[in-house]
Amino acid sequence: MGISDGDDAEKAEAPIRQRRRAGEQVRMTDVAARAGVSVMSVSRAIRDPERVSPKIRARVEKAMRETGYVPNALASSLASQRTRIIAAIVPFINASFGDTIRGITDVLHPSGYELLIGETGHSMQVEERLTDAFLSHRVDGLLLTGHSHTQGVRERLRNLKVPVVETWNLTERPMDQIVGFSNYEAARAMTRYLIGQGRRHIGYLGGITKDNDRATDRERGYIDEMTVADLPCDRSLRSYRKLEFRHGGEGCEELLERHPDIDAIFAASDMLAVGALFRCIKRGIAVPDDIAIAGFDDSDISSAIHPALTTVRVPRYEMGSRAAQMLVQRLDTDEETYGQKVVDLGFEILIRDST
Amino acid sequence: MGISDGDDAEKAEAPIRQRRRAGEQVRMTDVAARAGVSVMSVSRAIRDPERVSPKIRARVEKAMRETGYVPNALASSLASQRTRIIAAIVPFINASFGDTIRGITDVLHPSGYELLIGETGHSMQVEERLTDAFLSHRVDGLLLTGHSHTQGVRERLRNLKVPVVETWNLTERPMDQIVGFSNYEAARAMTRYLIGQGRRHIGYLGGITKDNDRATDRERGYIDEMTVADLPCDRSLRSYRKLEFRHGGEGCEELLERHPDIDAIFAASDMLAVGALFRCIKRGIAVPDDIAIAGFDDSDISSAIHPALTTVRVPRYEMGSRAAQMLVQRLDTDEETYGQKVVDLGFEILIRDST
DNA sequence: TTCTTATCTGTTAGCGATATCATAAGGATA
DNA sequence: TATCCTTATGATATCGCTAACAGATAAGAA
Repeated sequence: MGISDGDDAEKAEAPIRQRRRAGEQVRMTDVAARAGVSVMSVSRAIRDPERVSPKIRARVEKAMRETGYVPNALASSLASQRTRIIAAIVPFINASFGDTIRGITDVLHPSGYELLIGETGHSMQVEERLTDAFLSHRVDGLLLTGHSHTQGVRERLRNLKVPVVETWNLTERPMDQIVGFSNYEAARAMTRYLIGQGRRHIGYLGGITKDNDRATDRERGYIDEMTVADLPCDRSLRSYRKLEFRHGGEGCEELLERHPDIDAIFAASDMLAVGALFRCIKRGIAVPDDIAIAGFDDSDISSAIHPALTTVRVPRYEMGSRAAQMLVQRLDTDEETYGQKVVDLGFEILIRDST
Repeated sequence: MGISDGDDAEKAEAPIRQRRRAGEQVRMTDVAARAGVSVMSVSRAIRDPERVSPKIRARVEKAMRETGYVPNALASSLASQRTRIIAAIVPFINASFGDTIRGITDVLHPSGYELLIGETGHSMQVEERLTDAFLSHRVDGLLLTGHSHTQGVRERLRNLKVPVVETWNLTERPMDQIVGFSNYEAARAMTRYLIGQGRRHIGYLGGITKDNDRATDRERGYIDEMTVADLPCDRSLRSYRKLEFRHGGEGCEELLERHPDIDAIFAASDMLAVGALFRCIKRGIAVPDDIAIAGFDDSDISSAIHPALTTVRVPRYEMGSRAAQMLVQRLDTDEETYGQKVVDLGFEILIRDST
């Protein structure tokens, strides 16, 4: 007793092909039959209830409930040429990008879009793989982190004309649109502040710069500002680490070993800063008296610790929500009228007790 | 010069319907035409290269490269009745669940599956909305956090027969399969340990229990163990907070105010524990001499701080990878042979300096 | 050489929705 | 009552791909 109900008679002639059908999946046709209307009426009743009469609407709703109908988004997308799915690619799924993702979904969900998330682990190669996968799924738009991408990614996105919004940094020549803040200027500003405080031997503790334009720009900011102030900032004053507490401590040790006379550490991430700060405390180094420590990101912990961490507040949530808004606006309005190509959301230096 | 190449003549008769086609999307038909083979050969060359002759494979690959073909996963999924997409629903996108998600993708990607992530913000209502959306996209499997779900979710998943693996907790009657650890037993074990250390006035600092079986079970574990030891654990000894550092400090204050004689705090999250610990230090309360503090999760920071935090190590990554493995195994083997319904990955009490 | 059997390749009919056009049903106007 | 317009509903042809089957080709056995 296979799966052979639900069809009329009159097929005695040649039922040659018999194709498997998923379980007992209820289709729109079934709902239509039950409601005694055409499939188009069901389709309309679902997508745009205003366009069908109340009578039909009621019958369709009843039929849907009775059959437990679950619309098939695949079929819908294939026919309509839009998936109502946006993909976001982030380097890491952590609290920081979690905020950005929240900003994205808070905008996307009310607009009826779903979010597909990809994690690169800071590898452009992985980013390319993810991009391909997402494009294959015909996402309506793409949110990327940063502005450095492989040639392959650039080409494919250009060819397929998928709207793209880059985030978490700025550049004058975005692939399409970009919304973020200047990592470079923020790093310069913080370095300038430390110098203004009278610090002269400032070490830099940053993320690994490979495949990471944010880390690169922050380091550039530090170097340029130090150079302008005619202070040393050679390679020995810089340590690159993965963004975890543990490595903050190790990086701190490394800098102290190479430069015992260091009087400040600018960490381009709060994780590293906090790790370094704890290590200093453990070693009996007074913060900020002996060494000033500044972070970057204003993550949750930076204000909870003692001494509270001086850091850079960045618009984590807003970058997500704004980027999503820009995308939705372009997708939901017919015209290709999009506003600025580059949106600068700014940053803020938060001076607390560690400097 | 529209989109009119690639078709033969002989259609002079009645080209009535002219339907919009996405941009200049290259279809498999186009690749096939260019390679001089049938679409099925292209399809096979892509999905299962072994099944076509090297000659055809080469020609197809060349044609794909030349046309910049990007397979349409929607059409493929619709036709094949499988999407090769797994959805995971987590309460929050943070470092903790980030580890679990990493475990999931590390298994999924090599097997050719993509991951769709949903965030509930600890709301079962949102979980239901997400489930509907994912089901609509016909995901091949679903990974849920915890074992408490709305009736609606249970019904729909049962009806649609989608493989489901719950995680991050245990229950004897999972919806389908479950892999995790016993939050209840872990909390009991930690409470027992604190009591064994001679602590008598143990406060509990936990997550908000609404819609959260993990938080509920941890609290139960604390209460049951305290009760067995005949120690007080009434409502005034318990504080519920969102899992952020800040709230750990506030919860700590609350407990201290109500019970100045408290000699230990069991925080059911490292965030709360660290927040409480910092607050104690700031107020000059010695940890662990005056008050012992224990956490839960073994998050990164717990070993970086001073004093290092006693906590419960939970298999964050493994829960993800194992759950994904179970799903993939069921999906990729024809038979419905799945192993255990309940997989206990255990936990570990890590005794450090804060107790 | 002829007949099997195994291996490749091609043809065709859906998968479950939506876009488009056609038709029917009312309402307003003359 | 007839005519025109607006609005609601229905019929049908895709969307781009894969399953199922058929046909062709090659290789081995008799």
